[in-house]
Amino acid sequence: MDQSLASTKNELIEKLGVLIESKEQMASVAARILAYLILNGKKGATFEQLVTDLCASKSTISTHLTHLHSAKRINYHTKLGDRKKYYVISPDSIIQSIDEMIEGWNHQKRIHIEIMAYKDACNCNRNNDGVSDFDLEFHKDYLVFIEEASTAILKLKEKLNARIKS
Amino acid sequence: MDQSLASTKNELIEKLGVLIESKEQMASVAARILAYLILNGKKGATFEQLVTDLCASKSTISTHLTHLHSAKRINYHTKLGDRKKYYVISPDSIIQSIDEMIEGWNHQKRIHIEIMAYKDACNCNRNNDGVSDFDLEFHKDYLVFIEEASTAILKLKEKLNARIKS
DNA sequence: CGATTGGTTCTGATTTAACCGAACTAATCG
DNA sequence: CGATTAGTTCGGTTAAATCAGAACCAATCG
Repeated sequence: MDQSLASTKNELIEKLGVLIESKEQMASVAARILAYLILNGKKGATFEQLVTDLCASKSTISTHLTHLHSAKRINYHTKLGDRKKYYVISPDSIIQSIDEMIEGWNHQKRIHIEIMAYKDACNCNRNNDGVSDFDLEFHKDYLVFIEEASTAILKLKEKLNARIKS
Repeated sequence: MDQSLASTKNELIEKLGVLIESKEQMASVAARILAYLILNGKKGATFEQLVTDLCASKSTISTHLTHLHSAKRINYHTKLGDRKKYYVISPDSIIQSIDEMIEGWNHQKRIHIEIMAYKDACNCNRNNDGVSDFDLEFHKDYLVFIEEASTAILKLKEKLNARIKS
């Protein structure tokens, strides 16, 4: 039972690690660290634990920890009479990646609008030969989608903020 | 005027290229090819054009074109009495990347559900010491978000399918 | 003080992807 | 047939990222 929970945990670290690695374009070990911390909960994890459980060298773990910390993705706390640091994912790590999603979509939106303007100009220029070079409908639909997705994620952000305050 | 349209085009190829490169995890030149084709519209572009306009070697262009073609991201047509191929983005290139988004979200959904189950099990195990290790609320909210985003993108897909048929 | 713990920093080694050049092929033209 | 066009394939180079090992540092313990 505890045995099977532990192996579930390892599988999840792996799966979540791969996900984070690709979604956030992050080094493999860095992503594993985040996954580990996420699945380790409030108790946090020490440097040593990470080294042994993730089977990585001290230098690798150290480098990534400093990186993640300065990127405010993780925090640490200490315990009285204990030199070790206990790392946990920072409360706004989630907020941060949500903000990145939002900015990503805004960026896409701006580009789609620019492309539409460009295509429009081209179509006007060449309508002489009868056939226009571009369809614009897709962009309109895509903008609707971006709008809906953005709304959904903003809603999520609101919920999280509300919970943090309480 | 035509001058400024051309430079707008180059800027857009660059911006769109970078976007595609990062969103679809694609090699730089491959992404530029797609961007170029998208901004070149129905008339298509030839091998030579890509080589000179993207300032890449024939080998690079050749390799990426075969890749993109076998991945069904691009198509080509020919003109009578002309050995050149005219490449265009395939009509379902968009559908394909939409499908990838959908699958991506389904995947995330499955992982979040697994994590919730794991955290739940942990919380039950240790509630003895009073404090539970995990909050589960975030996952619930995130699942709602995934649901909404998925709905939005499915709607987009429906629209596109409807347009293709007509 | 000397030893241990907890961690950092620096210097490669390894890996991998992306790209290019050059030699090559295959079809068409004159 | 020889030359040109259109494109492919192969081998090698370069650049960047990631990780590990070893030496190092700084704080604490006995």
